[in-house]
Amino acid sequence: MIGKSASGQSGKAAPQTRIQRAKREAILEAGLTVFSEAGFRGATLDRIASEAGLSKPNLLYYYPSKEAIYEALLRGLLETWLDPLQAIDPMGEPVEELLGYVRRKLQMSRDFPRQSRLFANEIVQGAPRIMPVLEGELRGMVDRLAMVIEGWIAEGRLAPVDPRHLMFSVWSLTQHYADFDVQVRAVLNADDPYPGAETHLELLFRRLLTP
Amino acid sequence: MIGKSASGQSGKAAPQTRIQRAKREAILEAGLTVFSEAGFRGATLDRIASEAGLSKPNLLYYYPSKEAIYEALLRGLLETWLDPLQAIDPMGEPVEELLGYVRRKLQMSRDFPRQSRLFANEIVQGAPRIMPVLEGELRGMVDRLAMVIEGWIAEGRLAPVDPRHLMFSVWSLTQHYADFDVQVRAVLNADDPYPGAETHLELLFRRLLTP
DNA sequence: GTCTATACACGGATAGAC
DNA sequence: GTCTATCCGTGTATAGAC
Repeated sequence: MIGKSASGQSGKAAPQTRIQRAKREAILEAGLTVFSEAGFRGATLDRIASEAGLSKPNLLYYYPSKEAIYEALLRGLLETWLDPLQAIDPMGEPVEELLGYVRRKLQMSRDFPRQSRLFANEIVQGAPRIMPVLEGELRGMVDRLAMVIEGWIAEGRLAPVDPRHLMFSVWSLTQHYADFDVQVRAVLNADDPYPGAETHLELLFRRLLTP
Repeated sequence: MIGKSASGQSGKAAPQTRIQRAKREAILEAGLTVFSEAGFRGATLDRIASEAGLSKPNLLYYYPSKEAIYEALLRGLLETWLDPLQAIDPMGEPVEELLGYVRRKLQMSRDFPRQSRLFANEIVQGAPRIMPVLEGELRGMVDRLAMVIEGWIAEGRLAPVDPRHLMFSVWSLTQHYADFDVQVRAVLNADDPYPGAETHLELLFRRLLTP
């Protein structure tokens, strides 16, 4: 299970030299690549090890199991992932605050597509490991934001929308460009879909949200 | 590879009794369930066989390999999947035609969530088997539709939008409710997200598309 | 056509030398 | 800490009896 302890370091608080930290980092980096491409079951320790430049047993010296690497990745993911949501300012101008959120989220798809796909893989397959976080932290954050949005609507500073479905729209539209990347590129027959995407999403949300 | 031959029956044109058809059908049905939940590698013949009420060797009598079942499913998927796109009428009223497409697509997410997730799994992991279809048929259909949409915009019957990114928006918004189902339910803490989704998407696209 | 038994490869994890 | 060798479970696929 995920999200129970704050530090991901197994509690032992071992001294941790720089070189150890570096190798653990390399493993997570490799794991991110492999897990995001193949999903949990599709990934192999062989590939992760070779990608990280380590032998398989050596990799298992740093992380005790495949599961452990995967869970460490999910844990790390959640912080950066939920961050942009926190950055929405209830005191700001509603439409601009939400558009800023959309922009940050789209940028994350461009800059961290592997993280997005890792998350997508986990959810599509039923979120076997990350479900508690969805029902706990995520729902809590969305509930809080929903109240803010409803306040904005009541004040007439935002067009009336269902706040939670609005969130789903932001997530799906932005993450689509990372998760369905190959399809997007195949259809567009172009290299970088993001300039077009940014313009399109700005237009879409401005039209939806402007009172 | 997918989409080369029209019939999925391996060319032998064997007589095919009703009972054989029924078993092949049961296998595909079971395969859809298992592959959509676990992805290609995560699925096992054991689970598919037991789900279909067959022994494993018996299953392999009807389909020669795991790959064969998977490819048969992808092939079958594409027809129903691209169908709603074909149903858009260039002679109809633009906003209503596109809203109809959105509605049909959302209904497919509700009625065939396993198909949606099967497709999502395939694409997220780089579309190793279905890429040719994306670059061929899908791109072709989107290109044709894009011209229709551009015509509508030129006539002032539709607000100016990038036609291809509009398609991405329809796909991501509607399929999100099938693919990220567990997340949607976790956040909403409710059972059936679809009534809310339909209202929301109708509002969203009407606002976006009305000139 | 359908079963039991089994071959065989792959992958996660461990043992133990260095 | 890092390696080589290896164990062993799981999973695809086949052999061969019925």
